[in-house]
Amino acid sequence: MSATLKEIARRTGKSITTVSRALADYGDVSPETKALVRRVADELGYTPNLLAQRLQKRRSDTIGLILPTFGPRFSDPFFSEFLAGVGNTAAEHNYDLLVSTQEPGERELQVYRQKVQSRQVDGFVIVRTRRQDARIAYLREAAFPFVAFGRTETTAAGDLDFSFVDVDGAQGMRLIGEYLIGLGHRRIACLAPPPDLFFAGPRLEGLRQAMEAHNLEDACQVVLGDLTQKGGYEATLELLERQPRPTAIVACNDLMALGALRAIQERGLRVGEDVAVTGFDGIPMSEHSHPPLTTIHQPIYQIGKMVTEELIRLIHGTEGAPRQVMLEPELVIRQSCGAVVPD
Amino acid sequence: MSATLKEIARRTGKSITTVSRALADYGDVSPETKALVRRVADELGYTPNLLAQRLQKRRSDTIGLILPTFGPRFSDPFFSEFLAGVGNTAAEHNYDLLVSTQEPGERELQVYRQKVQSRQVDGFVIVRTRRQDARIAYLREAAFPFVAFGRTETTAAGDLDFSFVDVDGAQGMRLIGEYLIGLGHRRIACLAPPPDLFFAGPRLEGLRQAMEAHNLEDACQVVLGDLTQKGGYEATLELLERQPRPTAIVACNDLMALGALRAIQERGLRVGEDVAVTGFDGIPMSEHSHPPLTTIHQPIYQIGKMVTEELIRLIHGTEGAPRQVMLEPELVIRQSCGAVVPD
DNA sequence: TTGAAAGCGCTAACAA
DNA sequence: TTGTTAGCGCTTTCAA
Repeated sequence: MSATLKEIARRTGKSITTVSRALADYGDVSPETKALVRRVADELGYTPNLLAQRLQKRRSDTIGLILPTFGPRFSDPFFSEFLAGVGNTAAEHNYDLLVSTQEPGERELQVYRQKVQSRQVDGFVIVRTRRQDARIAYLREAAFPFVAFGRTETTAAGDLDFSFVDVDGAQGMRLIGEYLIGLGHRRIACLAPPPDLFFAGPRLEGLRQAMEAHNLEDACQVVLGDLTQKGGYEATLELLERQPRPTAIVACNDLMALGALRAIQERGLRVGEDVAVTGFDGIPMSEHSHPPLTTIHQPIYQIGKMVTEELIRLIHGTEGAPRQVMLEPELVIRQSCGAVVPD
Repeated sequence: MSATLKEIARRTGKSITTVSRALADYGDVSPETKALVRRVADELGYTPNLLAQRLQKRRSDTIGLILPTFGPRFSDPFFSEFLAGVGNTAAEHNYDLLVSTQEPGERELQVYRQKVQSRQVDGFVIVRTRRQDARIAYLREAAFPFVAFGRTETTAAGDLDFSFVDVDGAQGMRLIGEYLIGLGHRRIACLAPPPDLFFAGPRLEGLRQAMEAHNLEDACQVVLGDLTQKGGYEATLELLERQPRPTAIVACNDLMALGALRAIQERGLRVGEDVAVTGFDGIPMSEHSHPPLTTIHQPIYQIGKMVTEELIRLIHGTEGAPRQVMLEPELVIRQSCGAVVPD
């Protein structure tokens, strides 16, 4: 389809080598030759064969992103925005983005291993880190470049010796807790994430700390959810049965919070008056739910960007310590805890 | 990192060719040699270098998917599920999925052209087709494999001579229209998509037909939206000002319908009683909004799967006409048009 | 300033 | 049954 160096060489009467160097703008090619080669290349609509270039350079110029799905299907507004951040940044740096989806489990690690060994990608972006994360353990051991969105648990010194970007979940939940307690809430329930996910720890802990600071440590009821609206909906229905009923429901992500809104409204209760609800993430939907959701905003697109830039830095072999970025969470107050909207 | 054929050849005392054929399980290699080669390959943890394989085969074994974004950011639950369908199917067939994001416009076509010419991908999945779609025009002209989710407008014979999967939008909107009219609605407003998108045509037309069939052709008010919740919210606020107010709002996608729900509720009106709302897509969120949304369900994950399977068929050069699949839309009745829920 | 030659790691036609 | 040779399209010594 597209021409090759060989063809250009034939037409210009130059050697393949000279053509290659002319196009790469080497200093040791005469201006006339360069001009000639470029003209012919343009005429033929020459585009280098990336497969060949990559084989030669032994770099794939590709970043891998394996999305952990639950079940074969997968729908998470959170990741589409993250994906855009990663994708756009990769493109800016002339990297491709290889995306695949894979449920956590046995096969997951095989996929990573296969991509590493076959040199399909130069580095990985890891999302949804777990307390003990086999993906990270493997990549560290293989000394393969990666950057995580999120951390892992520290069980030994050096455990956390890798680049990551994370939002301070403990601090975020402290903000939420303080806010609710300040509004007068005492019976606060929490919709918690699957406990193997790393962020479950700090988020629950942050809420606990806020409550403890007000001597409410026993007042917190934790119910597990699966991070989906359905999960949040079902868990909330259950919570609403309890006597006494919690006055506030703190969801560990927005999707579950949206499910909670629906459960509360279906039971004929008013969100923000009978029961307050908070989320975590700040997905676009949180702004447009009814009522709009008080939540902790994470700059997902930006995080995708930061993670990718750091990964490219690592791939380029820049020496130096891993970079660890902890972002300050931002409390966004909307109407789901009552129409108390600050100026 | 991983060993090469050369290394295995050295260790087994065989030639590179023999090793290659042993691993590929050719019939003309002795069982002993095969066993030996495999053992050594396993010991070394051999994984073929895909870059080299691909250069040799002149195939990238990669499918391209370029997501059209509005603005640099991008959040659409619709695409994440589609992505999963494409990604899982590609993986089943040992294809990689190359994803990038690109706003429609000048540069978009460059990106396609570049990926085609540099042989980065073997084929494209096209989403969000437009009435006149430059991407499709280009790929057809270049005779490069692609499959579209959605169609384009026919202006000349043969225009539509490519493989696609689509949901019959006109039929879907007819179902919506008939349903609402059957409920007694007469003043029906429509939140329309940007008119350059192909699906805008059939969907508006379907609604118009339904209304015309009941002599309501002048009663339909169309307001443009940008397919986001925000767009649906703002357009609905405007509609609610009108006198007389529409009694039903038909959104051309779920996201806008969700925005409409919020606008209606903010104005103190009741969804389903004062104003009915319908969506289109059947995203997971539609089931968990308050109230749950009556909508047309599109099997997004399945569509991603079908599109990808057809693309792989095309890439493998199977002769035969393009395959065009038109899926029947399915009306899903929930509570957003009143609590009339069928058994 | 240019070109011949080697090689990235693999597959395949052909000969032995 | 095996190995030699050639080549995918490119980059990069090295020698001229």
